[in-house]
Amino acid sequence: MPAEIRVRFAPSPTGYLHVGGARTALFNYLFARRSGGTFILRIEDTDRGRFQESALEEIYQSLRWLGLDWDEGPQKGGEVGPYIQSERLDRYQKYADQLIQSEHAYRCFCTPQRLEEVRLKREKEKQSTGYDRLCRDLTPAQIEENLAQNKPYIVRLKIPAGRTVSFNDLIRGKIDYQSDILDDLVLLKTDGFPTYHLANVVDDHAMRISHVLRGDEWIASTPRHVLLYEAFGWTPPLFAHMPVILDPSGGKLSKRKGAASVMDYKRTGILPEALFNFIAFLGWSPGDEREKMGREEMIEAFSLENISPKASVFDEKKLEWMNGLYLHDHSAESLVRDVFPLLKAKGFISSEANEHDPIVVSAISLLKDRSRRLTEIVENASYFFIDPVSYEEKAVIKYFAKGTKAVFETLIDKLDGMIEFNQVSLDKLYHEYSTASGVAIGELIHPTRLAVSGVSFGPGLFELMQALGKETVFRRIKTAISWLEKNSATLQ
RNA sequence: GGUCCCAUCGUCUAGUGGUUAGGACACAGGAUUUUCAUUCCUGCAACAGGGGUUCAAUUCCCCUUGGGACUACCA
Repeated sequence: MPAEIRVRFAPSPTGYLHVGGARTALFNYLFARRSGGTFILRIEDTDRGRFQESALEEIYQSLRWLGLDWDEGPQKGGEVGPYIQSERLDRYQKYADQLIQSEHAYRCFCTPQRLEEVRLKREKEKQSTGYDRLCRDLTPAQIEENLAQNKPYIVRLKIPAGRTVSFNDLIRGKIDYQSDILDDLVLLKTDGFPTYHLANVVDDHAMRISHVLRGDEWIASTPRHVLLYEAFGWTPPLFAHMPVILDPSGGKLSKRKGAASVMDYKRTGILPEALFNFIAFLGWSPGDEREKMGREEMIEAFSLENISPKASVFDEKKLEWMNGLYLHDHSAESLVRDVFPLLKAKGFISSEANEHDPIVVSAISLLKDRSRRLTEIVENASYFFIDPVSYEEKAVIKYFAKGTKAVFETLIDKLDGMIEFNQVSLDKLYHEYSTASGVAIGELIHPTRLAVSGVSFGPGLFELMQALGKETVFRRIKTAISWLEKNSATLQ
């Protein structure tokens, strides 16, 4: 184990941060925190064609939302910066030159057209594809001539022949590649920008990265990286490749099939600590039977050895279950900030209303324990703010009968006589009325709920009535009375 | 096509050379509850197949099958 643990998450700002990337970041974070190491964020924006400013913003936002704060990186600084590769271009150029000098790399003047032809020809001949190394043996004179003509060129690494290149993947064990099937990878592009491979190796070395924890799509590139380290005379870091996260049909997670980005989950009412917990358990487990684990507990328990090499499927049902657990832990007050804007967007709340309106807290507090997402709270919250405009059809059949009107009229009288309109006294009143009249308590409660909320399910009736207040309850029961009058013919 | 990776309930996973293969989600049933939800109980359900090695393999090895990644002047 290297003396100093330094890891990095190195996303490319070409799109939103998806959950796979988030989990890689998370494992880097946990590993760093567990070992007292340093977690670095580095932006790999060497593909200026696919760069998106908004993607960069979203990456920062997603990481922050999940609480994956980096120790060194953009917006934070650090002694081995800058941490954005486009701000480090001169270095890559310099190192490429160094490799040409030491004859570990060479200039390739082949045109994209020729490369394409080579590829097609090799494919047809069922050979392994790859560059045919035409420019590898150019004489100094030929190179001079091409340079003099200002021919565009790229820089390629000379892959040595007949070598077995191996590296030890921390979660898969030893992996071997024969160097003969590796092609001479591009280090520097025509535009002077480095490829991922060069920039990555140069920066990991410059930033003294001890462990590279990245997605397993990089496994096949790793032997080339090892050779690159060798060409520079550097010791490679330790590697660990994370398995992919799949959607339930076994394919890649995508926006089309549902949520894929971290922000999608935020938008659909998932709590950051729930996503954090859930994602960590995709490919990792503490080795015992714990499922719900907070950040600190997870840091305590984390180890690379417990990461499975197997791809896992993202099960949203389980995420929702877990989110429900975290929702339960939260106080209503702590959820107001996130829920209030959603209530406003639904039109339940007028624009001048403020977050501290007690009905908002009441609604959240009564709904959160029966919801799995913040959005579910909001979907069921309408009657806290707006009188029901209709009654749930099935519930009408079940709970509104010919005699209901009379019951409501009596109730109204009794309610009116109440000194304190709260949960306890309401409970008492209903039970006393039930006993006195011989009407089953359910025959009182269910119709009242329907009158007051418009639906047959929800929080306990008396807490709901207290939250709504006497005035609103009265108004709604009266509305129900006239509705019953009007529709008496259809009632059983 | 080539190279590499992977394989325990539908899903996330624990686990061991000898276990009734454990837990969780989901699903089904039941109990509690004024409804819904929660909670509790019960049930359903897995070692991909074939060869080895071994007294004994789900576990170790090989093959097959299936899935995936890479095979760009993208990362």
